[in-house]
Amino acid sequence: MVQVKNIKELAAIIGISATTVSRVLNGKATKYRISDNTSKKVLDAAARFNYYPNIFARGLRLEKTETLGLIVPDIANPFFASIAKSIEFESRLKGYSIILCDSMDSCQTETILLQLLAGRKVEGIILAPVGLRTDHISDFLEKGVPVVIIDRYLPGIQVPSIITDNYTGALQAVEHMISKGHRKIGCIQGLNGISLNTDRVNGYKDALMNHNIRIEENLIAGNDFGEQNGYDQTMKLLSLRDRPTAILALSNLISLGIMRALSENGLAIPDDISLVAFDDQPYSAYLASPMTTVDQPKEEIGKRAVNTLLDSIHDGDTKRQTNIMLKPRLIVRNSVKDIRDIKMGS
Amino acid sequence: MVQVKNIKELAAIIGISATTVSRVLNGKATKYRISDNTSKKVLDAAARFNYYPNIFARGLRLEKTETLGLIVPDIANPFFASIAKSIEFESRLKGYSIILCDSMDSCQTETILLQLLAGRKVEGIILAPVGLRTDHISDFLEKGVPVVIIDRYLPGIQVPSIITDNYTGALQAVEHMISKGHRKIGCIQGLNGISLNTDRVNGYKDALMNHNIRIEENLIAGNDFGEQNGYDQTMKLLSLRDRPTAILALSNLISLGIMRALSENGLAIPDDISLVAFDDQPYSAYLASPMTTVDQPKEEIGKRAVNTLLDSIHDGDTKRQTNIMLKPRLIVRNSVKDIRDIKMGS
DNA sequence: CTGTTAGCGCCTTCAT
DNA sequence: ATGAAGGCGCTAACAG
Repeated sequence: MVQVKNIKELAAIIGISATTVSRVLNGKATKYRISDNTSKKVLDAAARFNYYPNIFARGLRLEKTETLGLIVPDIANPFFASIAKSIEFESRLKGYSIILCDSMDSCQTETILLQLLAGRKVEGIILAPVGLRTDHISDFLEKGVPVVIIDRYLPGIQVPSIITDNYTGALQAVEHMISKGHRKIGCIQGLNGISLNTDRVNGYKDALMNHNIRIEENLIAGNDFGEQNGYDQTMKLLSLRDRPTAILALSNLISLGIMRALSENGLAIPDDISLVAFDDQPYSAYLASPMTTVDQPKEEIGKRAVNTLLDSIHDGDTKRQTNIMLKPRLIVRNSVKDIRDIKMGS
Repeated sequence: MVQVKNIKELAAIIGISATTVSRVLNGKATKYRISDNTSKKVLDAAARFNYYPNIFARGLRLEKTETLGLIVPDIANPFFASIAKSIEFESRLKGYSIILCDSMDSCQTETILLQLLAGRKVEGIILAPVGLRTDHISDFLEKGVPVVIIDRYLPGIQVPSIITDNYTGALQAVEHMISKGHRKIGCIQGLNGISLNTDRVNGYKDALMNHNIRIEENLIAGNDFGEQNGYDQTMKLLSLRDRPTAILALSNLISLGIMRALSENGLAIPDDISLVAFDDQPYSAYLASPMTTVDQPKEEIGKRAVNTLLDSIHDGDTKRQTNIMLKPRLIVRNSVKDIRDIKMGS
């Protein structure tokens, strides 16, 4: 395979200047009124000699890298993996590549990664943030690198975000449980204090309130999106003298922990206890009993994130505040038991 | 936050030449016998003024980009997502970033992606290949960009690969089923003709042969690693007058399809039919019955892939042939029924 | 319609 | 122990 290494070489082969070659290759032939003949010769030669522009020379010159950064807390989490897939696809469509970074649920790593990506001159960053601190993010925004936040909403920070309507998702989930006769519903939550979690808890509470069910604070437990927290809190809920008949899991990892705890206690879903979890997964349908879930529009989140980011990049407006809220979808399967005709009580 | 934009600016601030600054920043202070005093001043100023070298200027000059490409068939598949996580982590440790590409199970996309990454001047590529064709890969190798293949072995191509010992994995899985009394065991396979699949099928066959069980070709079915194939082939196996008592699924997606088909037919695992699947997943333990799986050392695969690639990069030896084969692990749970004391027959 | 020139920020050779 | 100069490959400004 013949391969020419730069524009000069190519130009020499055709016998014209590098400038003209550059112009044709950048689609500026008409603008500079280059003859069709010359144009054609350039295009042919470029194809024949496998010419590809050196991206570094171009990046240096134009300060455009056609690269985006993506930071997620855990790429092995299918939720983020699906979003990453969508982001990669949409970016490629638009001529961008993505540098993938995994912050490993560490705020410190996240900070380093942000710097690293800026150093690599990405044109923008899509960030699924971790933890409670946000000052490193607002600091970073000062640099002028456009950022789009996904999965979360960062109050008080001027930055676009793409989120799911978590409030409505939780509301619908709990409404569903209530409609099946449940009144004592536990809620195992993730990291307290972040919008994602707060919104879901509020949805949970409002659903109860809408049906005049008293909110019991000891039924709202936990402080981490991980599996272990799901396990621990379930154990705690089960030890209550007046057990909940249903549990809302605020993440899919939490639901895994719940299932582990339940199974260790010889309890079956939905016969002994009902469950609805956030984040649908490919396997959700194949569990002991197919799980009712709150599905987030992962593909749409990725697509919107890329397009919003590209918009900020092209506007040069780093601080625009577009918040896009996407609708979740309650997928009803078989993890909530209908207990309407059963006497209440333990 | 003060930020200096290039080496020249920084040099001007200190009042020395850019050359000296560059030397200090590249750790060549001793080599050029630069005074400790000057060295210190440079380091301090660089930190104070947040100097980061422009990666494009450096890439242009050094032809080193500290970037690796990763191409996977489907990043939303937890198997590849886990490997990606490991690759990202290991790369970062070594000072490399990774550009993530999803070939969407398309050989054509894979070819394009290979070109794209070469155009982006990645120093090397980790590729989980798709499909049966390999000529685009051998063509690509001519370019001199180091490549490491994961998940598969490409016979006849001079390229390092990191794979799991699929033969042994399948062998152990089937030995396990046989030890529980199964003799009529179906095997739903993925894409025929690729090493990954062939090795697993051979392991399956040899396990049967070791126990003098006749190999029935109609029990070995399918030609795709996807969920639908798992479903279709299960339907076919179930329609056999002499049904298998157990099935080996050659991918986790296939096992999802199997579960769907089984559930539609009102069949339970392991009571009505037993199942072992390749690729352990976080949820495997929480299924209707916890699934026995053949787990691949995903973290190790990623780590080895990065280090092998880095070795080829530093050697400048594109065509070395290191094939690393890692041991799988059979995780025994509860999806294989013990039928030893039961009369054989349908 | 096409070419010449200069410079993006960096590192290395050569010079001192 | 430090600097000056040149060039990596590209494109935009300027010049015809």
